Amino acid sequence: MPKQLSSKPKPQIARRVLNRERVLLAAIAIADRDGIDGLSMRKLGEELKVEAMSIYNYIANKDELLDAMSDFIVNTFERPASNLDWKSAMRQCTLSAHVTLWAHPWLCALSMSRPKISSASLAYAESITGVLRSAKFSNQLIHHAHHAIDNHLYGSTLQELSLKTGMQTANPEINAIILQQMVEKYPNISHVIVDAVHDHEVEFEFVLDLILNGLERVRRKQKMQ
Amino acid sequence: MPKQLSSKPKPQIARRVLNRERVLLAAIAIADRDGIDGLSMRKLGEELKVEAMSIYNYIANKDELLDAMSDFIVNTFERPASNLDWKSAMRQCTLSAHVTLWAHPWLCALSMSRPKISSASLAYAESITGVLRSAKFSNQLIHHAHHAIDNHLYGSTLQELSLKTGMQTANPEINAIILQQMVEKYPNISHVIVDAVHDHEVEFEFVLDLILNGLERVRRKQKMQ
DNA sequence: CCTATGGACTTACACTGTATGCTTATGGTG
DNA sequence: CACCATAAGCATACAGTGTAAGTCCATAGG
Repeated sequence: MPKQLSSKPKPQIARRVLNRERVLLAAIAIADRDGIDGLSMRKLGEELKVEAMSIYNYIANKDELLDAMSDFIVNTFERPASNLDWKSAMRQCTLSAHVTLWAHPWLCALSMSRPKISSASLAYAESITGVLRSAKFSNQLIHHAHHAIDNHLYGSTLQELSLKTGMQTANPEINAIILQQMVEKYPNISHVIVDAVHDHEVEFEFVLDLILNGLERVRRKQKMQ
Repeated sequence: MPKQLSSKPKPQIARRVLNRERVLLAAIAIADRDGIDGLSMRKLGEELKVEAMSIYNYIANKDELLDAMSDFIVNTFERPASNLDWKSAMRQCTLSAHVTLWAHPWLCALSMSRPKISSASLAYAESITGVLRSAKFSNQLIHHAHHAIDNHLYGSTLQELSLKTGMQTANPEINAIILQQMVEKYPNISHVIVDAVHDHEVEFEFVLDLILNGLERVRRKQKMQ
C-alpha cells in the first residue's frame, strides 16, 4: 500500500556498488585485454574492486556470464540496411560484423562452441531473414543462405584470429627453419605460398562474394521455375 | 665405444608399461566419450591404470597432448583421389572428412582455436594443393579455394555439433514455450523455420557445392584470359 | 529508533595442470 | 654374477580454478 501516489523512482537497496552492466563491461574489457582464458572470477573481482563471490549476486555462474558477454556484443552488430538490394545489404552488415569480431577476438570461439539460440543471435537472424524474404528467397534457400553466411563470418574470422596469434607466438628463427623444410616436404604448398597475397580482408571478401554470388544464381534459377 | 658391430635393435628400458600411442589412443577415447572438457590428466591416468604424472614422461604438457590428438585424427583424413576431376575429388574427400569430424566432436573446436601449422594439417593441405595445381588453378585462387573449403569444413561442422549438443541439453518443455514466444518476437524466422528441411548433411553439401561451383566458375574465367 | 533485507565478504571444497623429488625395476657392464 | 646408472612410474605439493555455504553489516522502511 504505497503512501505516495508518485511511482517510486528509486527502489535503491543497501550498499549497491555493483550492477550487471558494470560486471559485463569489466568482463569484456578483461577478455579483450588478456584473452578469454585470462578472465577468471577472482580477476574480475579485482577489476571491480570487489571479492569474487560478490559477482554471483548478478550472474548465476560463469557460463551465464560468458553468454551475456557474447549477447552484449552481438547486439551491437550492424543490421542490414533496408534500402539496399539483398546482396549489398548482406555484404555490408557481414563485413561490419567481421570488424566487430576482430575487436573482440574471444567472441568467435565462444559463439561457435556453445549453442547460440540466444535472444541476441535470434534478433540478428531475424533481421537477416527479413531481408532475404523481401528478396523473395524460398524458405529453404533462406535457411541455407543464413547458414552459409553465418558460418563464413564466424568460421573464417576464427581461423584468421588463431592464425594471427599463432604467428605472434612463433619464433621467427624457428619459422625460417620450418620454411626451409617446407620446400622439401611440401613442394606444392611452397610453390603456391610464395606469390599468393595473404590478406585477411581480401580473403574474407573473396569467399563472401563467392557465396553471395552463388546464392543469387540459385535465387534467380528458382524464380524462373 | 660399441663392442658389437651389430646395430642395437632394442634399447629397451626399464619397466615400460606406457608408450606415446597408448596415451594418445586413451586420450582420444576419453574425449570421444566424455567430451574434451572431460579429459583431465588424472582421468587419463586412471584410464591407463597409472598415476597422472607418469604420463608426462611421454608428453611435454597437456597442450602438446591435445595437438598430438588432433594430428592423429587429421592423419586419417581421406586424401583426394587423383583419378577424379578436381571438383569431384575435393567434394569426396571433404565429405569424408566431415564424417570423421562428427566421429570426434572435440576435434573441430580444438583445430580452430589453435593455430594449425601441424605436420598433419600441412600434409593434408599439400595433397589438396596438388589437386588444385593439377587443375591449373592460379596460385592465388588455390589459396582462396583452400581457405574457403577448409573453413567450411571446420566451421560448419562445429556449428552443427554445438547445435546438436544444444538440442540435447535443452528441456523440451521449455523449448515449446520458446517456440510460442518466437512467433511473436521473430515472425520472419518463425515463417521460414516451419517448412525448411533441417538436415546437416544436405545443408553441408549445399554450401560445399555453392563454393565448389563458384570456384570452378572463377577458374574458367581465369583460363580464358 | 529498530529491524528485516540483501549485498558484500570469508571460508572452504573439489577440481585443475604440473614442478619437484623419491622409489624401484631393469639392462648393460665389469 | 654383482653392481649401478638410468629412467619409468609414484607421491607430494602448490598455485590456480569455479562456486557452495555461512557470516556480517549498511541501509531502507516501518
